[in-house]
Amino acid sequence: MEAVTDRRAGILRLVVREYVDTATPVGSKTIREKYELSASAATIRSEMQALESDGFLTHPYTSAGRIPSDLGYRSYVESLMGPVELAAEEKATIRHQFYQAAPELDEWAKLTAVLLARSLGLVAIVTPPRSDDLRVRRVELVSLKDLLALLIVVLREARVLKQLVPLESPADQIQLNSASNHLNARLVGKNLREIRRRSPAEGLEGKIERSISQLLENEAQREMGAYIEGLSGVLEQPEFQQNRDDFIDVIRLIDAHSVDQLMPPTTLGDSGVSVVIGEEHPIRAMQHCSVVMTPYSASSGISGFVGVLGPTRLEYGRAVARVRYFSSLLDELMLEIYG
Amino acid sequence: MEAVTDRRAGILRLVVREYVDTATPVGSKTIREKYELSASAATIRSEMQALESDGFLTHPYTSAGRIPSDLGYRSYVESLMGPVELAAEEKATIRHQFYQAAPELDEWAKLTAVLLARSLGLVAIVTPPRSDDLRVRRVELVSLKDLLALLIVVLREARVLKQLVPLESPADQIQLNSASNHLNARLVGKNLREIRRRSPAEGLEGKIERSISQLLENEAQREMGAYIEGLSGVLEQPEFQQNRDDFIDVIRLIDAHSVDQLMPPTTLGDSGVSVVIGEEHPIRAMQHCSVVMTPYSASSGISGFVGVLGPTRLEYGRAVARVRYFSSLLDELMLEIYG
DNA sequence: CCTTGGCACTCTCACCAGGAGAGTGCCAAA
DNA sequence: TTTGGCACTCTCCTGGTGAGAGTGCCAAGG
Repeated sequence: MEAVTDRRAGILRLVVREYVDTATPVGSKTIREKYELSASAATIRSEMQALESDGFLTHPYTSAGRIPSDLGYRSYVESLMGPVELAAEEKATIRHQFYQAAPELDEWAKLTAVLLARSLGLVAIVTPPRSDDLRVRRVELVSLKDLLALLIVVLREARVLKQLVPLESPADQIQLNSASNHLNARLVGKNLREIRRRSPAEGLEGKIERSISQLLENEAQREMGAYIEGLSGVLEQPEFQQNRDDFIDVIRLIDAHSVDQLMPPTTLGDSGVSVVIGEEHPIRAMQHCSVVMTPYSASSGISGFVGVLGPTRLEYGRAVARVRYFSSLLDELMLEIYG
Repeated sequence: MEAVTDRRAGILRLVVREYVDTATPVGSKTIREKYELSASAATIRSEMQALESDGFLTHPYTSAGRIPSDLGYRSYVESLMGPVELAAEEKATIRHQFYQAAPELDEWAKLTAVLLARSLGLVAIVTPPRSDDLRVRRVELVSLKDLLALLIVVLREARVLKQLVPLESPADQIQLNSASNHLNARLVGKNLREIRRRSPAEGLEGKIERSISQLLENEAQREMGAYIEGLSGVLEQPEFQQNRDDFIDVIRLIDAHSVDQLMPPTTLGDSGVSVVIGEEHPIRAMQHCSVVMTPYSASSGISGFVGVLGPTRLEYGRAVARVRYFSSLLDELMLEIYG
């Protein structure tokens, strides 16, 4: 029984690999010849039948080869794909590119998305680190015209927000500097609620303070900004070419930057990343896709995430390895900033 | 002869309108019945033949209806489509949405892209105002850790650049303030070359000054950042569905944010916007597409542009009207900032 | 000389049938 | 339990056919 189960699992593994590779339903003969199995085609067939009745494989029609079901992929990810790790050489190449890039949070997030998308041929989604609790780290004011200033607010997580502020009476840079000094003294370390609770300042500072509140509020309501790359890669997948209708809604979500629809909240798997396969996804439109994602954390309350998205037929091993490595790299870079 | 030419032009106009509307080759009978022409089908046919031999129409095959050629669209845009102007009501709606949005350059550019894409079902590309000559308006430093600062440089055009700066010796916010004061005194109004020409400062300020140079240099080399919206709309066009191969390279360009490939440098047409139709486009991959674009200028040397992109079969009238209105609106908003 | 009705012609597209091919399911024997 | 054999099923490709749409041309009429 043990041996049989092993062989059965081995066949499931091979079917997944072969199907991921070729995008064609895989038959008993193909698999036997390609992987030089000692068992005969008939044996493999009966194993496949068992795998199908257990729900791991499907049939597109009566007599085509087998295709892994979502459950089949799940089983592959959980126990069949084995440990995944990037080659040291590849890690070094990636790391090198980060040190080449401009040292800046958004830049790193963008680079992550670009490299992930390119190396996997999938859509990559990366958010810069973000906190739910928006706290002011510093306020700066830049004079643009007599009656117009640029307000810059740096948040705790080193994100930079900006907004134009029309002034009620003319103010030069000197006056703005004085105002920003006072505001920094009053507001640094505070969040929106704490700022609101204070007795309001008057005049120029009051005006600016109201703008800061507005800016924080806008930012809290805004969709999470994310770098999304690699759409063209997915458009070339045969899944998209054949079942355009199933994927057009996914493209719409990507186009609308609806990050929270694309990447569902999940628990992490053993490998440190979470994998959402097909119908496991809560959003209807996404149930032909799989998502491999993981958060990276800067420090408590400040985090972002790294993820890729593609058809359920994706290279889970390579995807998991890369997503995990990039997130650990970002963790490391964040540690230098926040640690 | 006059009358004949008028009729011929009228027929070209109708063929363009009908084809843009239906995406189906248009025949003599259809056009006659739909637009209640007094001429008979045979007459219209012979006019169409003339239009074809003059290069304004084409045949997909011997006996299908006519399709406008690039030259046909060109002629439509130049002289047949007539004056285009948005309804006052629509202008008001758009304007209202801008006043609702957060007052910020990037925000306006993004909103423009979203609204354009949505109202036309095309890909919209909008760049925030940018200058070729990067001049420092203000430098700010924010202390993140003992040995790490966030450098913020505000450019003349009110764009905000940022970069992390590792410090060689610990510095607190007080020291950073003093450094930024000195740097502002030295660098405000200068561009990269002028900063380089100065005798370099020493210590902390020197370090920051080198970072500023690097930041400006990176920024000068970087692809122009742009807001690109509405890809999903174009994917639903029949052109894309049928000739996937012709458009996959376009999607790749969009995906890579290659703005200067997508939007060729051109001269403005009479209507104040430039229209690039099919093979007029210098980039091979784009020759199945048309582009409607126009720059908006903030003040001398500072400008951005607004554009849309779609299959050659697009509603030139509506596109031109909207692109023009959005650019004038941005002009106006810019005037408040820079004027 | 332009316009028009008529008519043959061309080409696509949708539909259908038939055959090849791939792969299964089942059975009987080892 | 495994294996070879064999009938069966379903897709996909190919070719052929008919309907439909629209043209091109011509000859007659204004």
